[in-house]
Amino acid sequence: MGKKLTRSFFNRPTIEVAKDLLGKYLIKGNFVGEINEVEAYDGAIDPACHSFNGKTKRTEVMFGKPGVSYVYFIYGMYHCFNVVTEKKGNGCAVLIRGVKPISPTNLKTNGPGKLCRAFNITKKDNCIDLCTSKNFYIEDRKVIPKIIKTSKRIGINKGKNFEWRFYY
DNA sequence: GTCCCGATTCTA
DNA sequence: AGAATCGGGACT
Repeated sequence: MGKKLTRSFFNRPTIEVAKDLLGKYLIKGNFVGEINEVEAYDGAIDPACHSFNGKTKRTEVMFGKPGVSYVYFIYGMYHCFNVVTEKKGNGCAVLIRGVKPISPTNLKTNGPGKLCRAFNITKKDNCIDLCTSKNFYIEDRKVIPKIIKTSKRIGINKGKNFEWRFYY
């Protein structure tokens, strides 16, 4: 249907990728959602970013190829889904915070934890290359958000000043 | 091994 | 405002 996002889309400055992900379609098996809320995490200057204090087993994937999924477990009960951005080694990613459910339309997908629960995204979906996967990827269906809103990020205690949450 | 905290969500 | 709930990471 749409065109799958390629490596070069993700291999750009994280803020740009974050904004450009709005209106794109997330595909996970039979689940489809239009991305409408994201947050940028730039490991170079952002203390809230998991990769800020260097590479660990968990954050290793963030230092890898752009376009690869970074899924982590949080608060003992939720998963959060990110896409790695920028060139290998930079440790940056975009958190997908919410989508508008397209298929099926009754899913509750407003919020990173709820999105992962609805789309069945778990640790086994960590480290998946979204540029080559057949059942987990993001595509462009030529939806252009008219107005992109910006705000501070949700639920963090560091890097509070960055206005790196984008939604519409 | 121990301890603290977290990119959330739901209830009130 | 508080609870639920447990893995990651820093530190001993």
